[in-house]
Amino acid sequence: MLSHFTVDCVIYTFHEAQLKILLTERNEYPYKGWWALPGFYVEKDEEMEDAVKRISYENTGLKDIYLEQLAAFAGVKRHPEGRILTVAYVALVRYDNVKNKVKPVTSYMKQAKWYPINHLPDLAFDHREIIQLSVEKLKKRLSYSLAPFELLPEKFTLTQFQQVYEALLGETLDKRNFRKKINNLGYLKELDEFQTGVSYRAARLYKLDRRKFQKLFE
Amino acid sequence: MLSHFTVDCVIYTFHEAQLKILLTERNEYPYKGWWALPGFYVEKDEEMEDAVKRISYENTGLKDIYLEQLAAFAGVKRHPEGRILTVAYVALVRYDNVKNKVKPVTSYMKQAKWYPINHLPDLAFDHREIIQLSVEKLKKRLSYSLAPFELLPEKFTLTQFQQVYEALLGETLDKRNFRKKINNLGYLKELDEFQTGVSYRAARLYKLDRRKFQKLFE
DNA sequence: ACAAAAGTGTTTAGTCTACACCCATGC
DNA sequence: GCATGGGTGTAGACTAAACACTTTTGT
Repeated sequence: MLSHFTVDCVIYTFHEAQLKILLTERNEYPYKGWWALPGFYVEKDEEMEDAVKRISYENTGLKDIYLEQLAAFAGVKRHPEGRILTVAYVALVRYDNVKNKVKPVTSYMKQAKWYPINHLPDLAFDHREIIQLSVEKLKKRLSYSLAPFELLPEKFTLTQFQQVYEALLGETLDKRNFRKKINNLGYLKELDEFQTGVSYRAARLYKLDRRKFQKLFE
Repeated sequence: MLSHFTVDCVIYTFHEAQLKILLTERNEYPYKGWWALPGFYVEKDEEMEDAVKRISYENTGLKDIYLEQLAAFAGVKRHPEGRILTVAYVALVRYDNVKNKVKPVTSYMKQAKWYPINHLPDLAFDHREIIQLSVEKLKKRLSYSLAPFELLPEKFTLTQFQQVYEALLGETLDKRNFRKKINNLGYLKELDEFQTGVSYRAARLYKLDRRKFQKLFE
């Protein structure tokens, strides 16, 4: 008897100075009408990483996104039909790449919507707990992973970069100290381009210097 | 159709200045005669945390040990009979508590034995990969978790404490700097007791000051 | 001219690193 | 008395934190 299980995706993005998670409104028993993480059964011969890619693609229209396993959840009572184990994954996407693509893809869900991590609706199953754990893990990774860059557009301002940190840490940071620190890290490349369309002084744009980042972490 | 899956335990201890992992010699198809992590199927109505406790108890004779989920492994080809998902857990135990208790408990295993993490035999399934991941994770947790204290006896010398760090980090540390650092942390309580049975100057014993440790991490 | 956010340095306190010798004990 | 690990301090480099004003741009 082989394993029968699901995967669920916690898909993050950064928009309007907030971290947001993609939720879908279920259109099927159980928890019909409730909001839930995008997720589904893994096929018999499908690697679970592929299942996650498939599901996140169906929900965001994006391939090749940053994915990482979070944990398995297998509470005997987590599913009303009996124990169904789920493996949760975290995905990070850029809002620009995704903003007009999010839509319900199958009849299983009515709609998909981005919710700020501080204002989530009631959630199906144990999805609240899954999200909670994912936030904590992301927080820890912040300063020694590419996570911030997967959430931001390719070219970003230092203020945006700082906002990602602030949103996850849940506290405000000193602008000068923050800039000094990232300057020391040395893996941000200063561009000769500036923000457009703002009614105040346009900020310089930066991007990640991948080569320097790699070196720093061997 | 409910989930059918296993749990596997990476059980660490610290002995002879080395980190060791408990392995069992399998006495059943598949991988009969191979060394493997202790693990087994989770019962239909059994929480997986309970299954891990059961399996680690059967193999070490200890209850209430430090347990933490590592990750789920679900490669389609990881098991010769077809995909069986496993959830790996990490457990840390004190060698003193366990040294005479380890034995084969069921007919499924011929024997159990501690192997230093640097000298592991060939392993069944994807267990090498599981161990690899667990070492990396433990390394990261080292300095902000109770992990070192779960591996050491309740009363330990500073040299033993340092050896735990060295074994996991895979490098030697400067004695003076190490002692200065842990002094600053301030959660080691100096005892008025000393090592016995050594043929050189007896080292002072220390133990964890749990109250101070808690405070440090809120 | 005003509103909004960009950008920019210095001082002080704390932490990290490198480094070598004497001490106590058991045999 | 010798072998073995136990135990100790200091100087220099680096990192972290606190803190406020001027500049640029669009309306």
